Order: sequence, then structure tokens, then C-alpha cells
Amino acid sequence: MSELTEQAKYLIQLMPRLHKMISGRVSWPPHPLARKLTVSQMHAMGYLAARGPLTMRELAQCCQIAMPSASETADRLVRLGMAQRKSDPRDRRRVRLQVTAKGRKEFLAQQAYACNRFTKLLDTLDAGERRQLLNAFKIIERVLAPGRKP
Amino acid sequence: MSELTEQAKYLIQLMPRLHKMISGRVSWPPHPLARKLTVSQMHAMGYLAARGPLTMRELAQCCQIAMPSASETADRLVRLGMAQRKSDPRDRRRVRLQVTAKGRKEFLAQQAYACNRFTKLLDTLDAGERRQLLNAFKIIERVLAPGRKP
DNA sequence: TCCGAATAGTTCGGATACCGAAATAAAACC
DNA sequence: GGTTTTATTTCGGTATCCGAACTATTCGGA
Repeated sequence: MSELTEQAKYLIQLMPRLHKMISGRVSWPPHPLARKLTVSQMHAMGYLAARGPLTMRELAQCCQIAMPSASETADRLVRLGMAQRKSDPRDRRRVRLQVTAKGRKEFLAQQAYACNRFTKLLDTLDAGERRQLLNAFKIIERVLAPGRKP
Repeated sequence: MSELTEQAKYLIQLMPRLHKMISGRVSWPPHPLARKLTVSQMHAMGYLAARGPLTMRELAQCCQIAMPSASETADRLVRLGMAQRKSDPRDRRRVRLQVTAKGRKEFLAQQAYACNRFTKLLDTLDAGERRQLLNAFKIIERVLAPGRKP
């Protein structure tokens, strides 16, 4: 087996662990003054908070999930009081999901909380390792660029 | 915001996309001659195939899930004919999950299939970039290893 | 040796996450 | 005006996950 294929195999087997380790820490532990949001909910809130009200289709595209899943996630965020649905007067088929003031506040608190903990972890690395990480991120971003086929 | 915190935030935002990109390709499309296994099932099979029969506790630790989840995953793999439970004669509380011949064959076929597609993606990078990528993942894995506090 | 504590695993109840197909409503297009 | 397209929801079903409660077995003393 070629070195390249070995690397591919390694990354594939590693990814679920990595995902658990990183994503898990985004929503846990919860910020003491914010209610607990799941990883998926934090993910959706990230797009809503950064890009403003999104239609269900846009939300589904951002999160790369099917429309029923986006609609369901919206249901939960609304039920938690983190967001609200607004009918679009221009096109009454459309529904835009908008974060509430409380939702924004709690999301940002949790995000900052997770970020701080990550920063402490990254702080245990030396400068060279951090540089490697940053370079890797740039490579990943390029590989993840939309429109990639394989 | 410090550069370090920016990196942390970036890593957090990048993760769901990265996970979808890589893990999504692990089980889809399915190998034409293998039945479809989910990402989690492929993950579990990866450990079982590489390390031999595992107790439920070991499987849970490998996959970093709770015991009931491991037991449930085992149920599904058994139902699919990919693995079988073997009672441990040394300690009759223990159950070891073992891949079947068919399970190993289908897992390896699917893994190779996914690997080939993923290799094509890695192939668009040069050797230095791939090395950086692997180093970065190893660094992340080390820093985020379970048991770390922050 | 016998009994309580620890350990391995399962079962149960409940929640989220996800999807395809079908249903609904509104807009767009001849 | 009638057909088609588009946006969203509803429905039915599966997978994933967990904590608490339960069973079975082993272990560690007294």
C-alpha cells in the first residue's frame, strides 16, 4: 500500500475521534449562565449569528443537511427561545430564522467560553507547533473549498 | 482578540465541515459489493478489524462512547452479520465482539473504496503539505487527548 | 467460606439528528 | 388561468447517544 493511501487511511480512522474531541468541547461544559446547546445547535447558531436571518434552505446549505433536518433544528432553537421564525413578506413561501437577543447573548457566551478553553490548550504548544497547525488549517481550507469533486 | 484565540475559533468553526467532508466519504457511496455501513459502524469495525475481538468496555473506550452505545452498536453489527458476540470463558461477565469473515471482507472493501477516493483528494497536495497536515492532526490529537483538563 | 463491593454488560426511557417521500402553499411562467 | 417550480413542513423511520436501573459474575476481605 502506498504511503499516500496509508495517510488517507490514517486520517479516515482518526477523524471521528478528532471530531468528538473538538466538537464535544464546543458545547460542553456549558457556560454557567447559558443553557446547554448541542453541537449541531451551536453550529447552526454560528451561521445565524454571523450571517443574519437565514431561510431554511440557506440554513440547510450552511450546515450541509437536508431541509427537513434544518426545519427540525429550527424548531428546537425556537423552542429554546434562541431564535424565531419570521415570514418573508417579499416571498411568503420563505421563512427566515432569526436569532433572538437572548439567543445571541447565550451563543456568544458559550462560544467565548469554548474558545477560551481551546486557547489554553493551544497555549501548551510551542511556537513551532502552533505555526504548523496554522499552516495545516490553510491547507485544509483550500481542500475544503466548495466545488471539490472526489 | 489574540492570534491564539483566533486560531482556536477558526479550528472550532472548521471542524464540522472537515468532519462531514472526511467522514461523509467513508461510508458513501457504498462499495458496490458491500452492504452499507454507517460512519459509526465503520469506525467501530475499524477498531475491531485492527485490534481483534474487543470487550464492550474496550469498544466503548476506542470509540469514546458510553457502554450502552457500544452495546447498541454491537447489536447492529451482529444483526448485519458483520460481527458476533463471544462469551469470555476466563471471565464470564465479559463479552468479546469479533468480526466475522464476511464482516472483515466487506469492511476492508468499503475501507479501500473510501481510501481510494480520499487518496485522490490528498493527491492534489504536494508531499510537504501532506506532511504538515498529518503533523497537525497528530498535534491536535495529542493536545485534545481525553483526560486533558481545560 | 460467605457476604458485600466492584465490575461487565444489557435493558429501558428519552432526546437529538438525520433523511426521503408526500403534502401544502406561494410564486413564476407561459 | 393553468401548469410548473420553489420553499417549507409533516410524516415515518432509523441511527446515535446517554443516564439510571437491573442482572450476572468476580473479587476482597473477615
